[in-house]
Amino acid sequence: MAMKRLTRQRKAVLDVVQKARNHPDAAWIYQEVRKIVPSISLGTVYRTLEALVSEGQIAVLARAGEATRYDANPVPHHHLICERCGEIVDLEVELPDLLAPARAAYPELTIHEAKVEFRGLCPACRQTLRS
Amino acid sequence: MAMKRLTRQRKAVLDVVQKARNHPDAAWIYQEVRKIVPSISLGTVYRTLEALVSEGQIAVLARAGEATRYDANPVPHHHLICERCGEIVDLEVELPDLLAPARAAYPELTIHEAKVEFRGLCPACRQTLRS
DNA sequence: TTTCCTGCAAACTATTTGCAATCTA
DNA sequence: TAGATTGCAAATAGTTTGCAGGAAA
Repeated sequence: MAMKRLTRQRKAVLDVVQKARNHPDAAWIYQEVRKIVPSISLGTVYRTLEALVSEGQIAVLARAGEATRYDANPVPHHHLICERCGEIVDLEVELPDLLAPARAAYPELTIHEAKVEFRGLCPACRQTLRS
Repeated sequence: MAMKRLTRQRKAVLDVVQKARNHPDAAWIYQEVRKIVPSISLGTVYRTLEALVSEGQIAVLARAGEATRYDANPVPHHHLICERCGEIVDLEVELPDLLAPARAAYPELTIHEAKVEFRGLCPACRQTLRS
């Protein structure tokens, strides 16, 4: 898929994803984009998302048994997944270097990047469980 | 799902997953288990895997656009995902502590564990690209 | 105009579920 | 025997795709 033309559909999908704060899935994006381009189809949403991903403009997130989610921030960063509600929280924290120790332990691998997935509770769920 | 009885099916599924070296998906497990219990259905494989996961005997791995994979090792550990062939390699390396810095930066979160997902090339693909 | 893109609907893949029959404890 | 578990088949959910018409360059 080339997807080089800047159509209304494409503009709207990118816009919705970039403004979303919640790592949305295709169904949510579709619903939102229809407020801008009511005639858009779900197929076009999928095609556009795929194009944006392969261009490196957005990133994908996978969770077993759930729909694929999209992340407006294509720069590698860390996440916390809430064990209670499934929400994905971005973590902007600076962490110790992981590449050096991993490369030292596994010289037979080529390692390009490291992303950390934390498990725990988001602020809302933590509050709920505490009360 | 209770799944308290030790049936032939259940024994075979657990056995296959534990002996697998390759983080297999349900279809692969189904195919292997049929060599032991030919009459087993794919539905039973899914039900059994779900039970094993919720009992903490095995773990799940998700990749966008791919079938869910199962990991015989339920103890949190790190993975490298090969960018070329998609293979998932276990990394047994000891890494610097990630929980402390993350907790310090995000006191509003409860953080239970951290798993690292490395991206790069598995030994085989590295070799291929090099030649 | 030319080629890419879109909407629609059908097709697919992975996974789940209802139910009657069958086993385990 | 009682109740959990199975096989089967149908049902879902998410995603992809072929095609003819429509729109961007």
